[in-house]
Amino acid sequence: MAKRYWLIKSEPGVYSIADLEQDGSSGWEGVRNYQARNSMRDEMKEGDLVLYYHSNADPSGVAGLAKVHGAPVPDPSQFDKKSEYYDAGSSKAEPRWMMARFAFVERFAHVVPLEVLKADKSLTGMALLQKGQRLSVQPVTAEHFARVLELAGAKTKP
DNA sequence: GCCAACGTTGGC
DNA sequence: GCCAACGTTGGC
Repeated sequence: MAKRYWLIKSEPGVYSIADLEQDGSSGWEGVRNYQARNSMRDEMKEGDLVLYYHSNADPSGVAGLAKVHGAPVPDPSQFDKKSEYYDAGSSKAEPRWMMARFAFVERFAHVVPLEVLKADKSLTGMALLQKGQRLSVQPVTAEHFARVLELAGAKTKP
């Protein structure tokens, strides 16, 4: 099976690449989109590399790299009545929301802004760049992934 | 802050 | 199953 690549979005005001660097690893709580959940639950494998995208940022763009850390686990916030992500329709026996966990890999020296990604011809077709797409967890092709690392001057190799 | 685009919900 | 209403995402 070929190695897979991903992109995850986070608002830096909520949880930035610097926060992940400080924490070392983190569970990706609060995703309530089925497509994103399915990617995390069924397709992400330990060690897969993940572009870390800052949304609603100045500038928005790819800020660093993470990797999938261990197997998916139930998102604890779905059982927490005080959480905004509480889901009364989920049970511990059959959790509805599974989350991936991510470990810090690298923080880029400079964010690669969305504008730069859009202007790069070799990134044509990348899901992130499609109009209106909002998916917070999405697959990235090996070619696009390698190109983003190149634009970032990343230390990590794909 | 605005608003286009999207996913989800619920009435029918 | 259709689709209007609503809430959210996220660029600008």
